Amino acid sequence: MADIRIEWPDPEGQEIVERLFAVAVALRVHFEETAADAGLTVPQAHTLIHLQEPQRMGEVAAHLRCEPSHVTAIADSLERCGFLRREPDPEDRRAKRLLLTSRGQQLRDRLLARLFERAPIISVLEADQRTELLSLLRTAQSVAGPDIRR
Amino acid sequence: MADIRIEWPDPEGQEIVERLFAVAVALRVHFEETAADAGLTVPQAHTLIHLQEPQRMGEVAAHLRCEPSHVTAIADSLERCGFLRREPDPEDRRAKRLLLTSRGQQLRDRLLARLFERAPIISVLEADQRTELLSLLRTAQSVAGPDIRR
DNA sequence: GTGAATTACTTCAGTGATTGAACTGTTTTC
DNA sequence: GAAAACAGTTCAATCACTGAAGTAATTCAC
Repeated sequence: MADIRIEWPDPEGQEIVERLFAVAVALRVHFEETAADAGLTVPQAHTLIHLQEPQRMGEVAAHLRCEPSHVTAIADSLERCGFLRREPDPEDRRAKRLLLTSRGQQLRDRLLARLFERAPIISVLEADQRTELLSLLRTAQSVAGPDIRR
Repeated sequence: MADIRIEWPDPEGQEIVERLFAVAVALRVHFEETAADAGLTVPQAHTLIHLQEPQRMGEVAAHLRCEPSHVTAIADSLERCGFLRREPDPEDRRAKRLLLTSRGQQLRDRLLARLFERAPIISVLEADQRTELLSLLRTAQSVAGPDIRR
């Protein structure tokens, strides 16, 4: 998205959005690579990361912004690999909760460690710049709230 | 990515990365919605936006990080809709360049305008905070350079 | 409390983005 | 001037994802 350039009343806002898009692309690529290194597809990795606590499948579908039937397929594959298992939800016998096995926990930890370790962008900043950036991000996200889904 | 939490020596860095991921997700959703509103798929919209200048198909494939054969399909669809046309590259008769028709230009402009207009996050910030954010983004991206691809 | 409507997940067929291999024509190399 | 590399296309296959129909459990209404 280097070559956007249109006439626009707010060039500063435009550059911020452009640069944030660049951040978004870099992070997405970083996520894809990290997932692929772990032998996972992107939605598999998202699911694994989301399962710090056991979650109902419908909840996972909402988080991933996909159809419940797709979560069935993702859960099937991760269960076949031994990273999670289904358990009936004690509160609603229609529902099933997904929970990580110890292998799944390990993989999740490794995935997150790499995600943070090698995350692009912030490594360049000085300590006070990082603090300032964090403060701005908190402010910016305090209203809409971080869009956490997917 | 709300529920990440692992033990990690750098909680500030972790929160920054978490929040940047949240920004990335929000912008991706924003992009998908904007493309869909224009009747385009995500790769179609990326291609259109990338074609400020005529580009060779191989170059577009590199930009989109996909196989050349996929660019053929995308170009076919956008050409069928009348948004671009192929022209032989004057420098290499094997290659073809994609260039926007005037309808394509119009759609590209509309797309970019909406992308900037409705971009989430920055609307909350005060003027001096925006300036500070831009400065930090410039610094952070000056080394690795903005990862512009895709 | 019993039946109707709703909900959680699954199954399965279909769609659409994407890849990889085989092919045509063009350029480069030596 | 032949061989190798390259740009794009075609086509078959793959994979993520959706939508509809089905099963079982829950909730709602009366």
